[in-house]
Order: sequence, then C-alpha cells, then structure tokens
Amino acid sequence: MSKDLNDFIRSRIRADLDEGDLSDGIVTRFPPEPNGFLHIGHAKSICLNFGVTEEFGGSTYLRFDDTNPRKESENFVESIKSDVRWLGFDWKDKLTFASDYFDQLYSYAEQLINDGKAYVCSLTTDEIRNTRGTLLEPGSDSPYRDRSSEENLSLFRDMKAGKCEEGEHVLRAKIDMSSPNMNMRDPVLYRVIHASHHRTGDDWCIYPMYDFTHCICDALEGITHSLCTLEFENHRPLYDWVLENIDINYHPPQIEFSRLGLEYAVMSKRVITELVNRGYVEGWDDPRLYTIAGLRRRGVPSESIRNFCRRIGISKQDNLVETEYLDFCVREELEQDAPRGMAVIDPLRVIITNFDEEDEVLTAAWHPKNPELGNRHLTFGREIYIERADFEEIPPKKYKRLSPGAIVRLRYAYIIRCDEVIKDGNGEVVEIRATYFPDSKSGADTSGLKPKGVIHFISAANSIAAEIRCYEHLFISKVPNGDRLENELNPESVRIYSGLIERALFESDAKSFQFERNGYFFRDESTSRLVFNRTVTLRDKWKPTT
RNA sequence: UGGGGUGUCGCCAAGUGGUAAGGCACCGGGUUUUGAUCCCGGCAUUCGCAGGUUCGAAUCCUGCCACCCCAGCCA
Repeated sequence: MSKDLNDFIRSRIRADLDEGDLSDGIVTRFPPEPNGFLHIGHAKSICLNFGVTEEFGGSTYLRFDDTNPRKESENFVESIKSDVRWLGFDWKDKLTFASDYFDQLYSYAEQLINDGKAYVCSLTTDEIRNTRGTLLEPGSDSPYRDRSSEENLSLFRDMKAGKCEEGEHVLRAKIDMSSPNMNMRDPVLYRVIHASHHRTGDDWCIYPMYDFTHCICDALEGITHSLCTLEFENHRPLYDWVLENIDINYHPPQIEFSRLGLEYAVMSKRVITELVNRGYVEGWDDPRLYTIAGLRRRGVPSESIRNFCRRIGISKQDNLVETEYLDFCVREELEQDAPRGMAVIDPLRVIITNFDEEDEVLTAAWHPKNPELGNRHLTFGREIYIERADFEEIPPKKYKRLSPGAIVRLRYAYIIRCDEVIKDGNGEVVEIRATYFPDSKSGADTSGLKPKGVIHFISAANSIAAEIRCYEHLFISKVPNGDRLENELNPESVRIYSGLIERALFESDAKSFQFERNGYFFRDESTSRLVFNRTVTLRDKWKPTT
C-alpha cells in the first residue's frame, strides 16, 4: 500500500507542488449529486480525490451538488455520507452543499447581467433547442439577446421573486451562438423551478445550472485540482469562461480522467434507479448491484474496493475492467482473515452404516495459516450431509470426489467409501450409504488409504439450517444496454438454497466466512433470519476434461 | 461533413528520444487433508496503420484509420 502511485494527475500535482505556491497543500472535492446511491465508479473518484490529499497533504471537501430540487433528497445525502465513511474516508469539517452558495451565486449572476454578459431569454424550451443549431451548423441569436442590462436585471429579479412560471424565462450567458462547442452557445445559467429544496426549502424558485455553479463553488473553496470525468472536457471552456468573467480571485484548473467501465455493471444512476424502481432488484443495496451499499451487503470489504481502485489506475483511456480483477481484490483481503468453516449449500444425505455411536467431537482450525484465530469443534456421526455436487454416479476423468465404490476423505474427519446409492422414483439420488474407516482419522491416519480428494461435510447433529444466496451477474452481457433492461437481465442472477452450516459458524460473531471449497460468504444483516450472501467464489482450476 | 478526446499483451496500465515496468487473466511446475492459499517459471523483437527525421523513435514530424464525448431550462 506504500508503493507510490503514478498517473498523470499525480504527476501534475507533484509538478504543481514543486512550483511552490501550494504551501497549505492541495484541495480537492468529491461533488456528488444527492439523487441516488454511490456506486463503484464513484468509489474511483472518491479514492482519487481523498487519496491525493492523504498522499500529498491537504484537504478534500465532500460537496453535495444540489442544484436540482426536483431530483434530490435528504435520504440520498445520508446514504452518500455513510458510504464515503464506510469506504474509509474522512471529510473532517469540509462538508458543504452547492446550496450553501446560492446567495453568492446569485450575486455573480447579477454581476454578469450588469456587465452585459448574461441576459434573460424568454424563448420556450423548444425554441431554445431549435435555435441552438446542430453539431454542423451554428445556432442563431435569441431575439432577447440584446435586452438592456436594466431590463435583464428587472426580469431576473422577477424570476427570483416568484413572479414567473417555470419555462417563462431563463438566464443565459452571452457567449457565441456559432461556437463549435455546443456548451458555449449561450448556455442557460439559471432556470425557474417551483419546488422545495431539501435544504433551502422554498427560499428560492430559481436554481443555478451545473456549469455556473460548479466552477464558482470550486473557486470559493479554493480547490487546487478540480478532478472530473472525461465527459466534462467539453465543459471546461465554459468553466473557464464563467470564472474569467466574474469578479473572483481564484481559478482552479479542471482536470479530466476517464470514468470506470466495469463488465456486467451499469454505472448510470438513471439506469440503476430504474432497476430499483421497476423492482428488478431488491433495492439500492441489492448484492447484485455494484453500488457501494450492494457491495457492502454482499460482503466486499472496503479495503478491497480501495485496492481495486488503486490497481486500475487513473488515465484518460476508455476502459472496461474485467470483473475478475475486482474478484481478485476481494479474495485477496478475505483470504487473510476470514474464518473457515463448512457449509453444505445443496445437501445430500449420507448414512455411515458402520458408525452407531454418539457423534464424535473433532477439532479444526478456524484458519489454516492464521493460528491466532484459534480452533472450533465439529462432529462426525452416523448421519451426515455432503454437497450434492461432490457425488457423481459416473465420475468424469480426474474426478477427486465421491462416486460408487470410491473413497474420499471428509475434511477433518475420516475416509469413507460409497457402498450404495439410493434413488427416488424419478431416479434422483436421495441418499448414499457409506462405510468409514476408523483408523483413518484426520491427523492420526494409520489406514494407509490414499483417497484422491477431500470433501466437506456436516454431521446432522452439528448442523444449523441457513438460507444461502449465490449470486451471478445481474446482466447477460458484459456491456448491458440500459435502454433495454428487460432483455439484459440474467434470470439466474440469484439462486437461493436451503443449506446447512456448522454450529460453530452460527455461534461465531464474525461476519465474513470462507465456506470451505465453496467461497466467501457474508451474513446478511438486512434480515433477522439466518441468511448468507456469497461474496465471491473461490478460484477453481478444476474443469472436467470430458 | 463541426468541435473536444483516446489509441502500448485477452483486461487494466507504466513509459515523455536510448533500445517495452507492474497487476489481473492465462499456461506450465512445486507444496497442500480447501481442485483454495502459497511458491517458482512462462507470457508484447513490439507500442492503431503508413511514411519521414535521427546513430537510435512507443516517445519527434506528416498523412491516414478506429473508437469515445457534445445539440437537457440534468449533473
């Protein structure tokens, strides 16, 4: 974790620091709009913005970009705060809202009007769109473009005073209707919205647009490096224009990097909102979603997310990261300290015909390499359960599990041999009859037997029923089409099993476990029932060769 | 056909004129009572393509090609 990160933004920061005028360190900001939950793409930005100030010294603002009351709400600001905190970052006293600056923003707008650099336009939305021109053709000037400053000011004050309907007037910057950059064709700066704001209530009925707000807030907060994603590159000239045309003494540089692309994930808040609202997922924290809350509920440690963001790096290239990379980062963390235990996801009963006594108590380590985690007890008895997938009547080549006549070791216990297969009327295997070898006890094996493999098991007497949820990709394709969601969903994205877990697992207060040979699982805290979510499978090189 | 970006291994990504880091994935081999972990080894004569400059180019120049973003009173 100590290895120095190197990317074009950090190089730029190092260079700026060398220049010398950043005596108080650098200042960055993470500026979410409170209109949804944060996802792993935001985590990339959070790790960057908070990461660089940790590395180089300085501070990072958590600034809510709340200029559209129609879409924003208090519960989203709370979820965002808790997600940022959970990710391991601290904004200290630097919690702000764009709405904190509404007064200042307003007076800068009046300044622009007084300087003849902004005007009130009374065209309708459609008219504005139709006169904006196209990518190939210039737009045409609004007939209201040459209103006097006095008239503009009076109209703008009427807008502010609530004397106007929504859509009746907007404030526009007077720049250049024939600019090849569409953002410079007299962009709207303020619009009328008659809606209560989650913080300012009904104090305002005009709200500033992003392009006007963001750069000024950055300047006011003394942001030394305004980091944003590539789609804002075209907005940079406007960012600069606003700051150059108002009376403000600071002008942060906007630096763009590419957003995270992740296979099988959708990073559009609009689309995630739709998945939630249409009931395609359980909620914003559905474990199949790559939201921070979803990842947390699936059992992904925040450290893994931070490591993932560090490994993928920062560049300006469009990217589509493979999910295997995230999985690797998750296993890397969990491998170190998740207690091990046995859980049978899809149980198949096995009767040990030559075992008639009480269950025998056995001891097993909670972790093979981490003795500090101590030991647990489990039992072996006449009636046990093994994983249905660990038995094959007709085993493929190199099969190392149980099949008729074959022997296999039960982890931490004895070697057994399958003697008989019992099926139901449909020909489905419902029970195995087996014998165990008393001299093959784990750790004291004198049997001389050499089974090809080891499988996990749970004695009926030592088992606790648990619901086990195994997740797969939510989508069928690597790059899901957000406009055709219903055709993109994987019908098997979650499989729910009635499984069995060791009693010791049930009694442990750990949250993350490795169910041996099955994967890492996390106790679902959203229910009082005993439910485990599969965080990630174990890596598995086994592939039948026939 | 306008403007702004980006093109280095299957996926991320360093490299900024001195002769292609690293990680993931993958492929071997070793250890292993998790087909896990761990450990060793392999994996771009080549940097979108074509020319040019240079003793020397992924890095400089020219021309092409491909992909992404922009026509919200969203952010």
